[in-house]
Amino acid sequence: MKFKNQRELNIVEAAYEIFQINGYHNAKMKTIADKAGIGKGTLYEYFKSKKELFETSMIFSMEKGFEGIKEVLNLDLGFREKVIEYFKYKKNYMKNQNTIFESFFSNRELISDKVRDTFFCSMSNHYYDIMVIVEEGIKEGVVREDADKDILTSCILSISNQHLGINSLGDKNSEVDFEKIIDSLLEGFGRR
Amino acid sequence: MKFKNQRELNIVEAAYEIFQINGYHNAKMKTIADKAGIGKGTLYEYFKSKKELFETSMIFSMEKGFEGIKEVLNLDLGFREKVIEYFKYKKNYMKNQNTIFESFFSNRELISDKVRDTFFCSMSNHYYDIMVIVEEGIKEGVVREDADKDILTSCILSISNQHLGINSLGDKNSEVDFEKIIDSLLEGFGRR
Amino acid sequence: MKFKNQRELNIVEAAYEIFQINGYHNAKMKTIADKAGIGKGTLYEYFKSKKELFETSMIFSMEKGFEGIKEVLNLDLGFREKVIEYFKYKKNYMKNQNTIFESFFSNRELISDKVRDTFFCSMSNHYYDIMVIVEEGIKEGVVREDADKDILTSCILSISNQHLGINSLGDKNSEVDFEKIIDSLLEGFGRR
Amino acid sequence: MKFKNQRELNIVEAAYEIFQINGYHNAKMKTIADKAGIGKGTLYEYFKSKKELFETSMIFSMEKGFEGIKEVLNLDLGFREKVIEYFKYKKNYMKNQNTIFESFFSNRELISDKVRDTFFCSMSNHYYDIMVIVEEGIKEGVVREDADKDILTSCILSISNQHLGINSLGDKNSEVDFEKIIDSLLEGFGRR
DNA sequence: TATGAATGAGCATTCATTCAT
DNA sequence: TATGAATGAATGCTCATTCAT
Repeated sequence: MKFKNQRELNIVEAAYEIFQINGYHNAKMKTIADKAGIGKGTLYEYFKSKKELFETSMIFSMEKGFEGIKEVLNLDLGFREKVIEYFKYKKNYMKNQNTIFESFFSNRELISDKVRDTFFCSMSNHYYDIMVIVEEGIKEGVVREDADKDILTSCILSISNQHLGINSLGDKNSEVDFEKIIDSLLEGFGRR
Repeated sequence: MKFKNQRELNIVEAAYEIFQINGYHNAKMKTIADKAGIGKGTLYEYFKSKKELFETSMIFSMEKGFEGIKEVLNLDLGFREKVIEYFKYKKNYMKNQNTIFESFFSNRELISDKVRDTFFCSMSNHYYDIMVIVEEGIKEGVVREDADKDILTSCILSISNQHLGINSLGDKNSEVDFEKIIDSLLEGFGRR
Repeated sequence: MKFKNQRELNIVEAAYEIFQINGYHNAKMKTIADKAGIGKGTLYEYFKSKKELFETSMIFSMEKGFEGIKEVLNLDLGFREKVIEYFKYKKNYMKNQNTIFESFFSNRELISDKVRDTFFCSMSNHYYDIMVIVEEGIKEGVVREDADKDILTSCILSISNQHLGINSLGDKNSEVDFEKIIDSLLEGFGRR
Repeated sequence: MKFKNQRELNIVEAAYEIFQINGYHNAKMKTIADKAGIGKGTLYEYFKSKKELFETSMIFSMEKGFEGIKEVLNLDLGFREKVIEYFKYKKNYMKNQNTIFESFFSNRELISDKVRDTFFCSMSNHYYDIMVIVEEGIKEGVVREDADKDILTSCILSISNQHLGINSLGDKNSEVDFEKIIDSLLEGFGRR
């Protein structure tokens, strides 16, 4: 994501923060301007509408989120450890992202094609990132060669998302034993 | 959920539909009244505010959703088949529930304690419903006796929720091979 | 004032009480109906609108007020004592009448000719009632024969009204030495 | 009373006029905005609510009223003439002030502490202003030295207020012989 | 470029009144 | 006659957006 200048970045960061706290409809342009330390009118020099600013801050947030994930995925760790780190990252990152994401998805009319594309693109990359881990797991000899890579990837994604949105209403600080989860997945739940 | 009379039910159904389509903030009381075939003022004879109507329609929707699940869970099926049916139900049910649910969760200020309780209560029951399936699976001899029941339950829930919220943006009509998923979970992904 | 039946009287009394407490615009027909122990619709069997009910309760209240005054004026007392009693009555009566009276007068559009006439008629009678006291005072030899009866009457009225409306904002329980007032009026404030 | 700028003054004057004509509840923000020649939203840039605008226009009106009185009180006149001028001013000023004042006092819930204080402060000053005239009257030798100054002050106030509020319903254009009133007060109504 | 004063469309809510029972 | 469920006109207020400076 490219910004014309520092001020544009400031605005997006401010907007992101405000949208995250308040959701789309309860966030006021005035509040965002104040947070960014500029005048209300100036917002419109950079973004033609609240909607556009929202979209931009969404993309910004997504990219930031996925960047963090990239870092995790680049850690020099074995399959189990990497998946566990990934779970942890998702849990922590998403704790903060919920309001804005949900605001985003519960207001479909706010999503332009551009943002939708960016999102899908990111999500899709994300899916393949996980699959890379899975493949590393196979190479590493931890994951069976004939395991369905798509399904394992999808399971890891699903479980990592269990702290998102609706699923996330429960106690956000409850401990989850990620180790046991990944071990159970590897071992299987069925009788031999 | 009890309704004073048929009209109250009409209102809640209308509200539910409108909220589902538009989310909380874009739903107009006038639209709901029109949908219910009554005057705007009448809404306020039954619900003291938009917020309250929203909450009620949320509870209504949750109960309806969970009722459907109950039916699935009471089917006379083996473990695999029941889980598959459950996945299918969730996928179809949730396709329609997303907007309102997300509207709900992205507007925390709209959630009264009463509704939160109802929701948690339902969610919690739901968790145990799945666990009952898992236990049936154990009795049936399909699930290993020493498998971690909580984790399997949680995996089933997570995967069933993959069509919810943020996860659900992708192509909603894409086919998912639920059979393969449950088999993979049983068999495990790890090398023996 | 004549009432069709006991119920009509109940309604007017209830209305009077509610208007007195809340003023016209903050009084609700529902509240009045409740107070009267009847259904909201029934009010409209007796009065064709809120305005009409208000007017009627105004007339009722005025008549009640002037009746009390009549009683005072019929007491078997000398001039000084009667004026003092009159001051006291006005002070106490008006303490409770303000809201409704002001509501009345600050909403000229609410006053029909009928009510205005009733009021003027009462006020006018009232003026002459005071003048009767003044004349008694003259006969009694307490008031000078050549005193301007109109002016004395008017002074007594003005002073008795000092606890009304705008004048009444001050401490309503403050003691006023009515004796001294009437004596001062008799004696005059000017140097001989 | 200080105004941020000319526009604020315009608004208050417009509001004052509209409230005076219609009273609080029948005055519409749109009407006031139109009168002031501005948009409805602009009112809310200057006053956060109808109530606040009402209060401000009350204070404005009171101050204007009392300013006029000050002028009268500063005239270089003897006791009798000054009291007569004061009576005249009150009669004319109050002819226009009634609706808004009464609207004010018949809606106690509209009165904030700030306004109440302003009012009492003004009223209290006003009382002492009259008393100053009385004292001048004593010095001048027109009022007896041992006259009760409080009572005379209070009488002058009461009589000057006879054109306020409830008292004022009668024919506003009727002539009142203020000279005769003050002379009667000086001379006294009692038999020597 | 940056600003914030001005704007008005838009909406939740109230409540007097009606009318079918 | 008595009722109260139903109604919808009416209005205060919000806030994204504009535009003169």
